[in-house]
Amino acid sequence: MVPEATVARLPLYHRALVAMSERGATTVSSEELALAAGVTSAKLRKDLSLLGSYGIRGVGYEVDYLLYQISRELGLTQDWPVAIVGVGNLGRALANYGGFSSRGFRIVGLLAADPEKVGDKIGSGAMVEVRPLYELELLVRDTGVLIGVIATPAHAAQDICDRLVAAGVRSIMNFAPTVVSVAPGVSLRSVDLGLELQVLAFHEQRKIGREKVRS
Amino acid sequence: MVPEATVARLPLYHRALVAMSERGATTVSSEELALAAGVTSAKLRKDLSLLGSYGIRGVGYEVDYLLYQISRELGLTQDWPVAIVGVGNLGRALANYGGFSSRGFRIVGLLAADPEKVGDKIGSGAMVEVRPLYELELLVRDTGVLIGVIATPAHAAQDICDRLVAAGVRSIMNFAPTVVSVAPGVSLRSVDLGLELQVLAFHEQRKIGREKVRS
DNA sequence: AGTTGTGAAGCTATTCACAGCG
DNA sequence: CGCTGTGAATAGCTTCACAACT
Repeated sequence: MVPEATVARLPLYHRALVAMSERGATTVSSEELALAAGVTSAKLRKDLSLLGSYGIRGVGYEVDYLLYQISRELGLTQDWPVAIVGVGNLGRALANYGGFSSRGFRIVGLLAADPEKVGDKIGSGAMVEVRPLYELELLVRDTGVLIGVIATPAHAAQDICDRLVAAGVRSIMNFAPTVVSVAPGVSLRSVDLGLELQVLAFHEQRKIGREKVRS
Repeated sequence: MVPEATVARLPLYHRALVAMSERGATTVSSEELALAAGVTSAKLRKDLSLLGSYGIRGVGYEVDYLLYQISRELGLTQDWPVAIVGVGNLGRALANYGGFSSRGFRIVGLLAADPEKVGDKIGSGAMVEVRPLYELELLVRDTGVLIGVIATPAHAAQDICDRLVAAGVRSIMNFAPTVVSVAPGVSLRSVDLGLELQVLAFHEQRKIGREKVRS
């Protein structure tokens, strides 16, 4: 069983390895990869050792081989049909994010409550047409959506989440700035862009405080 | 010294308390607030006890008083001039995010490399005009930007970060899907929307694996 | 009576430092 | 010789459970 803290870092290693592979690198040491991923080399080696023994002592790791192993571990070698609910700027940002399709995430549906937005075509590469929100259940059933992304205003998030779960989706990514709750057995991850900024403000405030003391 | 894990949760409590205050609640127990914030009550009480003794035994916490204390701790009672670099969908999503101004974050500048976007007016409430990227240093100096937000494509992120730091910004929020590095003394937080989805895919894959075994 | 605040215990994650191996 | 893989040590975080207090 891979610990949660390690799982959260695997995408960092994956991203760094993709960049290295594209640059044509064949092998990489734990020191180099750790630097590129923004972690310490001891942590990286410990993490990788939990997946298996994929390195060569005295040499390092073979870039493409390690990349494949991490991709497989993360499940990026398979196809993930994704539906995005909410087509505001955030929903559009997600739909246009190039990093999805290359990692097996396939946007099979965009849903908007606002009739004005229905019919718009959005995407990088394969364009997807925005459909009305009431087709949510239909879409999930027809396309076998495995991951539902909530990019709606906060007040709509719980209702959308409930509808996604009722329709059979068991993995929910929430970008709405509110707590949503799900039944046991459903995975949920939340990111609130505003909360992250507040953590930063906390640290900046500390710095300012220290400077005032010093002067 | 407040531990990092606690700092990361304070914005959750803040968000829950704002909602409660708006709803007119006057007091709240650790149990209720924990539920609203999505944490356990023991964790909540431990976190709050690290800030000070703001509760009343046998009663709970006074909503507005606790909200003020957390706001002060996070630095949300002061004014934070923010510059957003990059006016794609993500930059726009951030500029339109209503949760900023109410928490002391004031967007004083939007910068775009693309001349087509310069002059656009964006925002919720006070509109901000998009300025050309070469005015970055000027903007930071004139408006005293304390937090720089990077919402550019990955390849531009490090350069923008370096320019922000050189101009005097010491807190950077990075939304570009790449590692950026900063000098010691500069705070950096990164959020990669794509990485979060990968963690979700990992867990969903585990579920699918278990089901196959069972059948 | 009821809820906070908090030591102590238990658990998880990180770092160290070096044996083991190519 | 150099770098990985990993036990052991350390640090940090969470949970427990109850004394302290209103």
